[in-house]
Amino acid sequence: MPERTTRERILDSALDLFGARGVDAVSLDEIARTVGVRKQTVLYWFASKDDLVDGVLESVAAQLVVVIDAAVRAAPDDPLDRIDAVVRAVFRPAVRRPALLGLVREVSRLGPEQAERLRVRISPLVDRAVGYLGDEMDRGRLRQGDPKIIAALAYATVTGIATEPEALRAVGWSADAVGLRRLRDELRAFLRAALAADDAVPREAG
Amino acid sequence: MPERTTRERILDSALDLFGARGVDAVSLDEIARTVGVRKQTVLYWFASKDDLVDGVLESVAAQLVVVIDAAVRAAPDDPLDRIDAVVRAVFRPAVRRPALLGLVREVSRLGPEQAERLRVRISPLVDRAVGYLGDEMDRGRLRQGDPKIIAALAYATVTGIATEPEALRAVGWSADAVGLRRLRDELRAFLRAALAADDAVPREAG
DNA sequence: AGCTCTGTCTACCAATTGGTAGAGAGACGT
DNA sequence: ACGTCTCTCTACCAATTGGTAGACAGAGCT
Repeated sequence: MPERTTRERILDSALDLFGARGVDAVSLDEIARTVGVRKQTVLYWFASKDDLVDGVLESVAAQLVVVIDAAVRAAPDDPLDRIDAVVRAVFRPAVRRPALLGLVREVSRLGPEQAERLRVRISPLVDRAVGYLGDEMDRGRLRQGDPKIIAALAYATVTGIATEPEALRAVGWSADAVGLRRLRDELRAFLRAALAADDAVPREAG
Repeated sequence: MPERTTRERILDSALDLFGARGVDAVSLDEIARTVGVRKQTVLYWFASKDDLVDGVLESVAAQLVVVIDAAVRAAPDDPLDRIDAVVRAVFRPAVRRPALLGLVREVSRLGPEQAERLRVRISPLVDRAVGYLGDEMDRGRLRQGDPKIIAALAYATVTGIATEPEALRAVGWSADAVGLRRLRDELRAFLRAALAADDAVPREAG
């Protein structure tokens, strides 16, 4: 492990704690404790709790942008395959670190100012996705619909399933390696079916 | 309008506040204030905050069971239509009162004991849904897959989109009457496509 | 009348919250 | 050796947290 700075370690712990239990439920003392430092050191690096939340949101946005950008760049031309690639890329870090998407969800209950700040950071990603969906719909390679809402629905599906372990436990799913692979495959099939063009029947008929 | 008891009013306010901002972020004082009573009156009806959370969860579960049960009972035979009916039934209260599903989501970050208690209350609903999906898959009227995971995915989609206004705002969606209808229609089309049998040619009959 | 039960209140309490003030230790250039 | 800058610390603080103890008013029963 290359020596991470105190600031980085604080952001890291705060991301996990905020994402898992919510911003209001986590105290600066607890964050400091998991970092191995005093609360005042946290307040040295981040002037207030709000400031820390801002920093964490910025860090999350940056991580998501990097991951998704790379996936999109390396993806094939077919829109369904491309969406597959993005989901695949997001799925791994999201499952290994549920707090990541959990924090994105948390934004809805933060103040509108902070929601706005995150929105600005990821809006290029969102705009590109919506534009892409619209283009492919026009080209007949995706099911027709409102690209904005469909983007939000796809997001809701992925984020929802990744951040609600209790929903999966409620149906008796287990989080072992086999379960994870099955979940990922079902999620991909679900999204493919939801987004595929009506007349483009995948395998047979036509 | 008929005089609701203090207990009911406390449950009501607590549901809205807990669902909107999270259990930890809402104090007993704040709940009492919105009810128009002192904190100690809240503690008279519910021995502790945990106790109140339990009560709210029980109330939420009961409301969901009633709504969904009625929708299922009145729904037609075709599985896609049936799922439509359930979504329709859940969508209205969920949008009018985001806290309802918001609280269900909140369960994931509560203790496992409380998650378990809610799980027990709604497990009949879940079991029935999973069994139904499995049967219809066997009958070839729904896309093949793991009924458990697909139930969870459909739940994640509906709950996710209903509880994350920020995601919709990020794509420029507006929550007026027109937007709501469009959202509901897109959600239904999305789920229909995601769940429809592969070879079932879309029969858009109105 | 008196007595009990129910529901709401005032008065506290210890613990925790986010945050301020400032001391002290080390590194570094002069 | 000196001052300065960076970083972490101890010592506090006012406000808020969930919760306890018990007073008080009304309704209903005897």
